[in-house]
Amino acid sequence: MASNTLDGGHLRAFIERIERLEEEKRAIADDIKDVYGEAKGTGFDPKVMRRIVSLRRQDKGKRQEEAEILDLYLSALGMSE
Amino acid sequence: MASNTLDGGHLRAFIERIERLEEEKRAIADDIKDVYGEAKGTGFDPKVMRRIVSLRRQDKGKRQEEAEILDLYLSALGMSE
Amino acid sequence: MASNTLDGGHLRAFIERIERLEEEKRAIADDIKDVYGEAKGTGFDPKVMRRIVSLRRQDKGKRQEEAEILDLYLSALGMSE
Amino acid sequence: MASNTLDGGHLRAFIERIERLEEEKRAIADDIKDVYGEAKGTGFDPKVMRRIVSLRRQDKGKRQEEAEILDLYLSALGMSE
DNA sequence: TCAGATAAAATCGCGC
DNA sequence: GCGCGATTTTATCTGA
Repeated sequence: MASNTLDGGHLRAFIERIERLEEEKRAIADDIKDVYGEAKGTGFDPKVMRRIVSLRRQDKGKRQEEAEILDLYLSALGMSE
Repeated sequence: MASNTLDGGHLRAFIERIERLEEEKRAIADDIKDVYGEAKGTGFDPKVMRRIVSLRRQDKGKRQEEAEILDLYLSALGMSE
Repeated sequence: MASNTLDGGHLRAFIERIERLEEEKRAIADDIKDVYGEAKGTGFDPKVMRRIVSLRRQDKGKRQEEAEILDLYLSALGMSE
Repeated sequence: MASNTLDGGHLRAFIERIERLEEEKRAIADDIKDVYGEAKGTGFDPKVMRRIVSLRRQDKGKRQEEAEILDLYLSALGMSE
C-alpha cells in the first residue's frame, strides 16, 4: 500500500507535467487564432490563409519525405557515412 | 503592382508568424508524447493516463460552464444587475 | 463495362440510402429548432435552454467516461477477470 | 414561487423533448456511419463516397435556388397563381 | 504498415 | 455579417 502511495505521487507528477504542457499548447493555439483575426482585420481572408499554410505544410512534408528517400538511397549505396 | 508587392509582403509576414507558432505547438506536442513515453518506461499505462488527463480536462471545462450558466440563469431572472 | 454498370448500381444504392438517412436527420434537426421556437414563444430563453442541453450532454458523456476509466483501472490492476 | 415550479416543469418537458430528438438524430448519424462502413466492406472508398454525397447535396441546393428564382420571376410576372 | 481510435482543423449553420 | 457552437472532415497516434 505504501508503494501505491508512492506510485500515486509519481503518477500525479507526470499528469501535472502533461497538463502544464497542454496549457502551453493551448495558449499557442490561441495565439495562432489571434494572428488570423489580426490578418482578417487588415483585409486578408482567413480561409485563404489557412489554405496557404496547409499547402506549405504539405510541401514541407513532401520535401522532408524526399530528403528521407535520398538518405535511404545514399545508405543503400553505402554513401551515408 | 507595387501595392501587390506590399500586400504580398504583409501576407507573408502573417503566414510566417503562424508557421513559427505552429512549429512551437508541434514541439510541445512532441514533449507531451515524450512524457507519456517516460511514464510508460516507469510502468504506467499511457492509455489510463490519457483517460485521466481527458477526464480532468472535462471536469475543468464543466466547472467553467456551470459558472457561466449560473450567470445566464441570474440574468434570465433579472437578478444580474 | 457490364461490371462498371453493376458497381455503379451498387454504389448508387449506397448513396441513396445515405441521402435518405441524411434527409431524416435534417428533418429531426428542424423539429429541434421548432421546439426551441415553441419554448421561446412561451417565454423561455433559447440561449439558456441550449446551455442546459449542452451541459446535460456533457454530464452524460462524463459519467460514461468515468465508468470506462474504472474498468481501465481494474484491468490495469489485474482485477478485471 | 409556485409559478417557478410550474415553469420548471414546463422547461423540463421542453428539454426532454429536445433530448429525445437529439438522440434520434444521433442514431441516424450512426446509421449513416454504418452504411459507409458497409460500403467500404464491399470495396468502395468512403472518402470518395462522401465527396459524391457532398457534390450531389450542392447540386440539389443549387437546383432549389434556381427553382426559387424561377418562382420569383413567375410571381413578378403575375404568373404564379 | 495498416486499421482503429483520438484529437485537431475546417466547415457549416444558427442566432444575435 | 459576425461570432459562436455544432458537425464534419482531416491528421495524428497507438497497437496489432
